[in-house]
Amino acid sequence: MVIRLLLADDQALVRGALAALLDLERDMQVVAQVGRGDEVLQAVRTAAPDVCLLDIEMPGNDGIGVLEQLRAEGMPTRCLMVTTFGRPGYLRRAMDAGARGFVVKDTPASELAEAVRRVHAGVRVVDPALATESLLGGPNPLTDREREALRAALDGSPIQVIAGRLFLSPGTVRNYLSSAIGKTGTTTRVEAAKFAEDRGWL
Amino acid sequence: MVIRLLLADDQALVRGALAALLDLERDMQVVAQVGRGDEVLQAVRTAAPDVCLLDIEMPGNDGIGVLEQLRAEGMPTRCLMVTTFGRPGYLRRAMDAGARGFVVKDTPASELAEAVRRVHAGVRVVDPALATESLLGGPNPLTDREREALRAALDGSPIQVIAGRLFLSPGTVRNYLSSAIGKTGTTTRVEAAKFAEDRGWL
DNA sequence: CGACGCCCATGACAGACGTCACGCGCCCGC
DNA sequence: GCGGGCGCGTGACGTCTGTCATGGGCGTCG
Repeated sequence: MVIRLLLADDQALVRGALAALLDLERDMQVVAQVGRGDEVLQAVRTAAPDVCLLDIEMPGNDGIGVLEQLRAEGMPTRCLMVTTFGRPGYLRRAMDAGARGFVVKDTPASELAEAVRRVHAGVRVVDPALATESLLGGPNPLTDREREALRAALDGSPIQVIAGRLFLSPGTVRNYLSSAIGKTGTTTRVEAAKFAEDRGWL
Repeated sequence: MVIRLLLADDQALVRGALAALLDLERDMQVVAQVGRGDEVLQAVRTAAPDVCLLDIEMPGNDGIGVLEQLRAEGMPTRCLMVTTFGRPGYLRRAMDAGARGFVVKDTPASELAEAVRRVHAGVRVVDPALATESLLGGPNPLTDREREALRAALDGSPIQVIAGRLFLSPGTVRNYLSSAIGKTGTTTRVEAAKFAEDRGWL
């Protein structure tokens, strides 16, 4: 019995290459590929994959959102998250959202198929280096509003613009950002935003 | 006669997947893989590939720097640049540095092998959408110093820190950044830096 | 209930930031 | 030679930011 796979990654070249890699395995078959988060649900419905490989950073809907969507719809698919680099904060959020495994794009290609098999067998798979980093880094200390403010501050917009996007007073935004700057040990809102993003806190 | 390939990409999973994809082609063989820019030269020497696939964003040395290095050493290898997304500014710099082709990671996987064959045959390969975008976007209007300042401003550091990194007076840095903000039509240094980065001006 | 944390806001203040004008030196092209 | 662009710097100006104190409203937990 082959394992039916769905691949979700926004870069077509990477997606296709992963498909080639996994199709080489005798016990696997890629039955669907999508390039946007908001196309996953539909694809899962029609292709009925056993395991989904989800990139976390995708247009349309990020991997975490897709996970929640799939769970809300009661789909039996098991999901293995694939993401670029560390971002330990994503690990917890992905696991909380129902992910069955978590690997980074730095892992050797030869281990991916094995991770897929483990997830398919119901075993939870977590990149060990990432897991320790996650425990070491501690939990996300930011409040919801602070996270929103940081997300809006990532591109370097002036506070007034950020306030407009969040429908808040500029003073309030400054307070949130100031608090976030304090919690991250940085000195400007952009540094704080980058810091938080690196840890997957956003 | 098979085409001997070298792959350079910092993400092991992507690298391995691309290797799997290209090894499927009867007329190709991946003879070397590296994960850092500064390992390419050595690998080219020992493996003598016909064509190199170089990611532009890599630790150690970026793809453009690698190109210059290879040309300075007189290596006969032909290089096909692979990069994430638009960044039209990279196109010109890569071509000037001796690249024989340029594809983005959004192109379908099925076209990659053909691009490699074309490059190997001595034909220049450029993603057409990217080429028009490059012509439309016009040339890079920034001076060298402005580019340095923007690069140092990308992470949101205070001007004083940037000035320290560049061994310049804070006032001078402010002038460069102000000039760059004007040229990019933005309102803060971080916005200007992002804007320039998106266009591959850095 | 009272304490606490989060949300939202205001006001004040020092320092950082972006703009502008101006200066000097250098090199390159006309 | 001489203008003009670039590198580098200074000074001044007004605005934006980050910090802090303070307030009220709300939900939660002991």
